[in-house]
Amino acid sequence: MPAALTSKEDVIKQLSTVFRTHGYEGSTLTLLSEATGLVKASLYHYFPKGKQDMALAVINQRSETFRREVMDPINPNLALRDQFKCMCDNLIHFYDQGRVSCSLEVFSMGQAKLLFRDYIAKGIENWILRLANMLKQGGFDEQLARQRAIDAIVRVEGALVVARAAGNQQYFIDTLNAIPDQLLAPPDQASK
Amino acid sequence: MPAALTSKEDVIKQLSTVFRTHGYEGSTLTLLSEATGLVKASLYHYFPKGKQDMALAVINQRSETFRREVMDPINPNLALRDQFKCMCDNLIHFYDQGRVSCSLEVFSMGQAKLLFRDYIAKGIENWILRLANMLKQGGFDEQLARQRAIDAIVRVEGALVVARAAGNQQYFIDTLNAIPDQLLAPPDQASK
DNA sequence: TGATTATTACCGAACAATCGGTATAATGCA
DNA sequence: TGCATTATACCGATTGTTCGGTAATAATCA
Repeated sequence: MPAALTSKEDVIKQLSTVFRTHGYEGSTLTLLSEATGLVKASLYHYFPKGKQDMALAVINQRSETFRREVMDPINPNLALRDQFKCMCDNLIHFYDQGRVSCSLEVFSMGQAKLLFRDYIAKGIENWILRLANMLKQGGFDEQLARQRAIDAIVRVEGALVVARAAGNQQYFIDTLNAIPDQLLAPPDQASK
Repeated sequence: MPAALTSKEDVIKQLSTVFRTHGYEGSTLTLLSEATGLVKASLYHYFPKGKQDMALAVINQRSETFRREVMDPINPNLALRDQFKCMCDNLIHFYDQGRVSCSLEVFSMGQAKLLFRDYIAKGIENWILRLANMLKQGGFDEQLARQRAIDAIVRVEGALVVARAAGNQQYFIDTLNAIPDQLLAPPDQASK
């Protein structure tokens, strides 16, 4: 067989950028074709079910990249604060300094929501669980750990939206740099 | 003329729901027509430039509704915490308990971003300024006020995304209920 | 080794359906 | 009547998708 001009992994990465920039419905095959350098028929060779398959491939690749480039490199022997610092640095890179949106955001809208609901929900819940686990390991009780984990992820997703809407990536970077301290703030004594 | 079955304001409200659920590109004229009960020709009678006009009307109506139903009802004589509590309650209603997304999120993606960039950016910055102003009024210094305002808005937008992605509105409601205390937390002494 | 056969990567052209948008005549109220 | 509204029919362009086919490599076998 002829050697592939671009690895499938790279093709998916380019698709990912288009989907995360234009959304599922906004990503036309023309756009996807231009981004990959593959003509429409060629895309159907790699993704027989078309757009739906492409989106699914993106979801899976993002999930794997998230694990490999964001969570796995965290050294569990470091102080917890340094672990969180590492995660946030990795996240800033994972989201291209806030230039491109999160696939979990993009694929939970419109038609895509119907198609990929389960994958997206699992992706979010998994992230929450992993982060909450780090906090529990650090001595936080179960409930507070989960609460803080959700809060941090809410911030990440919100920072992406605000940065994009305001047209200023600094909102994203500043928000992420503040996350480690917020995760580790002493529990509120006077919590009503 | 035949009495309008629905006021223009109501029509825009229905358009708003479609756009915020399906995104700009995902909102086809068929969908918009079904939601309003108006046939395409009628939509073009009210919105001569078509989809673009409809989206702009939605942006303006949301901005006005935000002012009228979220910010204006806040009684400036109340304690600051109660003012924030009021704002968050209003926000929960403004976003239908987290069922529908924020127009600032939706219209900052894909093709819509090119069309409405300025309106969206202004919308976000305006919100930040108004909230920061409330905090300054409450004795926070300029920089911290702005920082906290951004943080709160990041949370609101993030909570909408996470709730939608996880398919659980409770994430939105819980996050919003936690905002007043976070806005008013004592400044971090040991901030490096 | 060299010829043959699969297997695979990729593409041109066309498909029906739907897209956003328009023209025009009919409708119904003032 | 005059005018705002809607119904119907239609437009060209683009949508996602399919099919038939080409060319290059790998595997097989003589």
